[in-house]
Amino acid sequence: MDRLDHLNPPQRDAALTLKGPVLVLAGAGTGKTRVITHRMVELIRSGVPADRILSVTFTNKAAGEMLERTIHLLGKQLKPRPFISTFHALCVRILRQEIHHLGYPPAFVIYDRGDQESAARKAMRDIRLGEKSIRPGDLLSIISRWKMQAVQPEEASSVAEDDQELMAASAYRRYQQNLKASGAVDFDDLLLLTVKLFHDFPDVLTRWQQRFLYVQIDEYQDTNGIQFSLIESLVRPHKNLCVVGDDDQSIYGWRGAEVEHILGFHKVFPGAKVVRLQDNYRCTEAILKVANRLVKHNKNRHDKQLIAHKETSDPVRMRSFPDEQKEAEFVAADMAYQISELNVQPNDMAILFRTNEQPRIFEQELRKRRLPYIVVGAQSFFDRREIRDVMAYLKVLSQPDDEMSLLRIINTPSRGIGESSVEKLLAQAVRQRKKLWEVVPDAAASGEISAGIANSLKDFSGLLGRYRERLQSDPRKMSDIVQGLLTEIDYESEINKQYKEPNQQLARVESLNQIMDSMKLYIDQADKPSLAEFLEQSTLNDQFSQPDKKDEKAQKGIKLMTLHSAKGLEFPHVYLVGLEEGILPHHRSLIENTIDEERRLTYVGVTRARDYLTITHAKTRMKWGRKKDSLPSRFIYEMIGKEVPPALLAAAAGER
DNA sequence: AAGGAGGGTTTTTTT
DNA sequence: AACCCTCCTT
Repeated sequence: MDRLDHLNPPQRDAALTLKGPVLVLAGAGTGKTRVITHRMVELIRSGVPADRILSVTFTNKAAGEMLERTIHLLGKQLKPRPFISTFHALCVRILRQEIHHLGYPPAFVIYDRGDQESAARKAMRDIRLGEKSIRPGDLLSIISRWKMQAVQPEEASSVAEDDQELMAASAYRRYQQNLKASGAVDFDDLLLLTVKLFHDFPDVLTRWQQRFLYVQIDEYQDTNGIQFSLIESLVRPHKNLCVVGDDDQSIYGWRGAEVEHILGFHKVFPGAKVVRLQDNYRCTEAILKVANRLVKHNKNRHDKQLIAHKETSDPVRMRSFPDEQKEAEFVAADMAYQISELNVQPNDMAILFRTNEQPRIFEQELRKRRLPYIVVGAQSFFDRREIRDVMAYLKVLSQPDDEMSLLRIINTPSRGIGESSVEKLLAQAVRQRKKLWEVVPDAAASGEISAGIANSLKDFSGLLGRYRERLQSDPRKMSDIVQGLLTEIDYESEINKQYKEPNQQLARVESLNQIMDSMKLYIDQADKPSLAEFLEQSTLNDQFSQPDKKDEKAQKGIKLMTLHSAKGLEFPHVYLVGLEEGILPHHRSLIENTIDEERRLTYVGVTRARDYLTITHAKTRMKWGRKKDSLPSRFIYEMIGKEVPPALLAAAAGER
């Protein structure tokens, strides 16, 4: 039992309760993840084959770290390994093996956010109700909400509550058909289809129930309905389930996370053992005090008494600035000081913010001072046009049926296949219920498209076929082959045409190199590399944003991230910036009445700090090119224990 | 078919 | 300010 020595008694208790349902309700910084890790170690030591153990984490990064730590604690390499992954990666694993039951090809591609948007656009074509139509973004969030509630496309129109949802329902049906025809699934499908699979094919479910005899879930407070039902069905026979979470850190309500899952755990799993952890080993007393004072303002919560175990050091700093420029200058200057005078590692510092438009100005200031930084949060990278293009090429190579991606690249770089020709082919294909490629000969013969265009199409299809073949026969050379393809189509000229400035051109080519690097990295670490798996990892992992190079230099930098992506992390120095009404709490939360979740989000931010916390706000801020007044966040008042001025609340309410 | 100008719109948060 | 869409010119 020696290895359990550095767990406190409640942690040990939870980690040692191997049978039956266990709920670990714990505050921030109390070692929740550690409980799961030790529990796995105990299971393995007691003779449970490691591959019969499943642990679900919130990010792939967390999964990797947990696996590493488990191996470290066991002090030996593991022959079978425990299955540690996110819900999504778990579902991919199951679906690769089982999805044929649902009529999808095992080589399905996964659509990311951008792909989903194109798919939504396509699905909505000529769906309207009178004058009204839906924006793709709105459609996607409605579809996503339905999927989270396990609403199948056929049922959608019966649950639709207004005109917009009625339109969305028919778009949903079409959207889903399109995806299926393209051999594609979106993020939500990964969960939805797995649940459907388990529901419709009991023998498949039985097989997976037998595969995982012990299940752990981290960050349980952010589990949504469909994830819950997935886990519930997996553990139904044995109920060996240990979940760990903190209702005060529930920040994904907008994605269907329901605090009820954690608060009502004992109802679904009667006799569940409940363990509370309240010894905080992360934060200083000053930081914890601020956090506690803040979160006390939430009504619906388990009242927890978090006990600090660190000596008090510096008080929490609160700073106010005339505008966001000054705010960023201060943070950068302070960080430079910490690094040069106090010998703080850049790695140990983080800037946390609410929205993705905020980091830009901090990046500028950090760059001016030549401080190393890393912006965590993949979005922007995958949004770049050149990345989307290359990924579309890869997807089409991997899954020839993926017409969404095909349409993106069919004329990129331009090969004379214009919009109207594509339109004609598409219309023809829909009419005959065929693939786009299949109608080309007919369309050429009937003169619907010109001979020249038919020729271009033939060349293009030949090109894809050639590279597809090469990739299949020699996947280890994948990066060379893809590089060859990019050279052959002369994508670089496309970039140079697209962007006039040499700097831009260089940067764009550089991001292509990043893809190639990451592909090489993937090939090196994969047992049996395949393009499909590479695509899967890059959509699921966001590994481009943090190149996974084991050598430090890539990782050594100040971290810039949203509060949402900071979840589960900790830093000695935290700068929580932009604490202003309208940002944090975000003005959307005033409309949607989700202030409590904004407060929890702030709580998460505060409790990321181990030793030093700086909270800043600006009094004015540019918005849509115009300067606007900005009031200090109500949360600042709550944290320092002052009453929020009624005038501030009134102003914020009027603002929306 | 392709490129550019002008005008309208936009902003939460992410696996 | 940044992005997307539409329309206009070549």
